[in-house]
Amino acid sequence: MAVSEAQANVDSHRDEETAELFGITDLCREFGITLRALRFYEDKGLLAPRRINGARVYTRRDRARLALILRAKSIGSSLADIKRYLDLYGTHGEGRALQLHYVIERTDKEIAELETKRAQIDEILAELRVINATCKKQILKK
Amino acid sequence: MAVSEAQANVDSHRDEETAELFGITDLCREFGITLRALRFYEDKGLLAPRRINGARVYTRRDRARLALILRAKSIGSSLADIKRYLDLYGTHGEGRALQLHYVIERTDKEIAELETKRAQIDEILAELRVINATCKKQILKK
DNA sequence: AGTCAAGGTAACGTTAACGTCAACTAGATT
DNA sequence: AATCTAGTTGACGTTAACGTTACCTTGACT
Repeated sequence: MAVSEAQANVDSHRDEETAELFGITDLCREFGITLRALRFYEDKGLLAPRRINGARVYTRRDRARLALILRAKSIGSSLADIKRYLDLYGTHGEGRALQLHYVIERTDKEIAELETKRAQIDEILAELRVINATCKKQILKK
Repeated sequence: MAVSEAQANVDSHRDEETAELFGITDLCREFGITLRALRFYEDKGLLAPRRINGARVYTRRDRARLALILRAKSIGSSLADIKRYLDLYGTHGEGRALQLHYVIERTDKEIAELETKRAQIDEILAELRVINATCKKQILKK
């Protein structure tokens, strides 16, 4: 085996090991948020990345959680709400019977809330579209 | 004409005059917000009720605006965003040609943003429904 | 005339979600 | 060894959106 081949093997091995791990700056760049924000989410218990030498190391799952957090934020959920939602998410699967009922109850509520939110958006959308259409007609008239 | 009839006429007359007007406490009760909040919205230029003897008097239109404000708030819009949106709404109809194009541009953007927000909600809803369904199946298994 | 509820302004307090700054540290580089 | 680079933890500052308190005014009722 040539030296270059061996080196290639080592490289791909390292890739496989690290491909699923991210540094804090990686995630921040990817999602367009600041370091401070990510650490803040951790303080609030929304994320708990592993530490290596004190430094935060995020897995693919952490990354997915972050995506969830940002999505929820963008639709107006508070960090506190998001935490409750994520706690729910974590409980899922490892829960006992009592917890199952609790999870169902909570998800039912969250689903209901989100559905009304969706409805609100639809109403506002309808109004905006009317304004938009009326303006366009005004212009065509001339 | 009997006295009672005359009185009834006076009453109905007053009703017609005032039925469309609301005091600050009326609106606050109806929408479940505080006096402070309503005055705050006014400070921010979101509302501009008439004053009678210094006291705020809201018309049906003011009431509708308030409804819009609260709806927009519930889906995560900031008061600043809402103001821009309402300014848009006010311009509608009384605008010049240049303003028409501006309004169309703005509404297009707002519509696009709301549509992505809606999509976000749908995604989260889907995930929650999966969790919910899985839990219910778990319970049925036993 | 007295009181009382509803309304007003003014000013300070509070919570959420970060921004900013300072001071430190573990590795990599020169 | 010295410096540079990412990363760390506090601690304090900031903005938005009100809450709270204090203190005055006014119209309505007894």
